[in-house]
Amino acid sequence: MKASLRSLFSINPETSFNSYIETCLCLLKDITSQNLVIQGRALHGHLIKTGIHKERYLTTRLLIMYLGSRKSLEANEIVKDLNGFDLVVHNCMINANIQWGNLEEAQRLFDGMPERNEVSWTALISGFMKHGRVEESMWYFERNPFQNVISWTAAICGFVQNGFSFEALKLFLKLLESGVKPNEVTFSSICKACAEINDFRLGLSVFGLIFKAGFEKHVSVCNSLITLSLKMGEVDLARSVFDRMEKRDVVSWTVILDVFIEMGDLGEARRIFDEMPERNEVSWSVMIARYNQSGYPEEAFRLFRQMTRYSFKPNTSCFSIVLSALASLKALRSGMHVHAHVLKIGIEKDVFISNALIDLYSKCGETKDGRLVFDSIVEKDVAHVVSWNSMIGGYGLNGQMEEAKELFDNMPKRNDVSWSAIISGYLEHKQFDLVFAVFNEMLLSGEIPNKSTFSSVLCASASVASLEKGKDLHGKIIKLGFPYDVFLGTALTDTYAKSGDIESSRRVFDRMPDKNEISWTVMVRGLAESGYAKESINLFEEMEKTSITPNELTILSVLFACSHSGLVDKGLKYFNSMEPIYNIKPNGRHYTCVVDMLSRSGRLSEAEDFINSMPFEPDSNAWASLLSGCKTYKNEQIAERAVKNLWKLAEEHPAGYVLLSNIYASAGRWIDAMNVRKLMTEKGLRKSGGCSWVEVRNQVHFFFQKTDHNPK
DNA sequence: TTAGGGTTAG
Repeated sequence: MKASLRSLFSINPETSFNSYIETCLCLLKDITSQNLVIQGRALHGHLIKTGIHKERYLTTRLLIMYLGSRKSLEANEIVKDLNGFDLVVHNCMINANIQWGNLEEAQRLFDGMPERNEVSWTALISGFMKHGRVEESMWYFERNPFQNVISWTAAICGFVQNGFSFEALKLFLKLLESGVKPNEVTFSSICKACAEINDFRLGLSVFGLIFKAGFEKHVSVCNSLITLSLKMGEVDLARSVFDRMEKRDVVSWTVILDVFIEMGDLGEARRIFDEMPERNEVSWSVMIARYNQSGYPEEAFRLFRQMTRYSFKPNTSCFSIVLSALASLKALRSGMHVHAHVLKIGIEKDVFISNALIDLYSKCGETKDGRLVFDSIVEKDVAHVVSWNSMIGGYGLNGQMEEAKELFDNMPKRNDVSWSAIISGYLEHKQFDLVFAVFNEMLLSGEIPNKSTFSSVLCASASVASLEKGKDLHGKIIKLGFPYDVFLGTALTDTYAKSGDIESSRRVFDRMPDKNEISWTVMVRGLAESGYAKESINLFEEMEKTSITPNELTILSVLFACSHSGLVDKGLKYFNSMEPIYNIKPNGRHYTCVVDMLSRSGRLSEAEDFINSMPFEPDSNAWASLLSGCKTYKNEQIAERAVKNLWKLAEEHPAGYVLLSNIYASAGRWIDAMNVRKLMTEKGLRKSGGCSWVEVRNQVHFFFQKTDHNPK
């Protein structure tokens, strides 16, 4: 329950002094935590009027409030009221200095104290931990004469927060040996340590310990147990802990959201979010983040606006999530709006915010602005490896590979993502030789590739149809122990299929325990394009029995398979059921595939009618397929009409001339072909250069047809 | 003294 200044006036200090003080203390605590110093001043004034401002607890709280918002004048006044620097004031000053990051000043105050209590010692132990200075913290911990639960817990959770979970657990064992009883806070921290270490058995023994010590009903312990269960992959256990809780708080409701997210039920998570008895800015942030991570950045942004309408104050994390959502949406204007707001409240220097901004500008094609943000943090020396990676990725997205490479070469520290970013940049721009070169360099540097690196390099191998590379990568993936991942499995299936080893492709596919629609599509397409049309159609029918729905590429592959196996009616059936059954609107490629199917089987007038009935302008491939059919089945009349349309299209899209000349050439109409070529030369058009490659000693060498312009 | 969000590569 929140007290308010107004409610304070309804209490008569004389008749209920204790509850009056209690309300004031509550209020001051609230005011301090929300940094509402104006309200605090008003309350202070009111207390002076009633004459009880010198009440010891109130004075201390007022001091903490003024120190917390760095109002030194007011703080000094309070100190005067307290008759100088007694033990409590010393402790307050130490804590304030720790909060401001003045650890040396805190230490100086501590050293000058005539007497110290457990609060003074714990302040330094937790203070050094908070600022990552673990060794100094432990120095005080070991010398602390008041070894109570709180100082033990401060050290334990300090270790966890600094990523030393193993040390935290070791200290916890020492605590048990010392005879001091752990409390609910200790157990919460220990749960977190177990979750970080990812040790299932250890997690279970902590469960046992908590029950044995009788802490299984504490809200914070249960909250931690839910998170621990989730991290151990025990979704049902997480849920049963939540269900059995007698009392739940806003943290319990927030963590349960992730239980449903883990179960893949975003809708249920949202329902719970909507009906939660209490929400705070963290609950909002979680829901917004999950929408963003599940591929719904638009809903994430909508929820964010709703949050601000309800007067919740988004914090730094929340802003970074929203900036990331806006980056995905390429919403430059809204992004700049948020940027302006972030500047206004002064959190633009936060690494997470800066990185999200770099990403936002890069994704919107504004690498210059991204670079401005990047340079501003590099200057201040707070650039994290993620900042570098974001900027490299941004350059990669926008085709500025020289800039990307320069940054990559000058990075103070690289991680696997840095390598992945530069590799995927080269992949994006089809510089496959560089993909392999950088990947080799990565291996030589000792950096271990991750799933993302492998999927990029596999994609490059598939593009150059290199079976050797595919096999080599497959071996490395098995060695590293992630062979059955959906992404990697799919990439491997594709690589083998494109390199002509359809048996291996099928083997990988069959061994994948989890498949998504892309995995199925890749296999259906691989079979179809390798000449196994019937197998491809069979696999598609098998896919239909699962809960996975085909996408437009899956259907395209099936149509291709039908076309190449003469199963025209089956193909037409699939085409006609695209919209009603699969809810996919056919695109130009689907239509062309049907035209090809009809033309191949000699149903030429049907094919022509089909082209004419298309809801949009047919492209030259459609006419070319028809023409090709006309050649096979010797239908001059339809052929003439097809050629006429091809000429028309070629005039509109000069690339069509190339196709036209090829069609004439393949039909043996050499004079016509030559005429088209002549026309192309007159118009200054050139056929784009062909490209070939060969693999020698693990190096792919590319050969380009000699042309005047530089081929890519 | 605690438990619940965040940025990058795919």
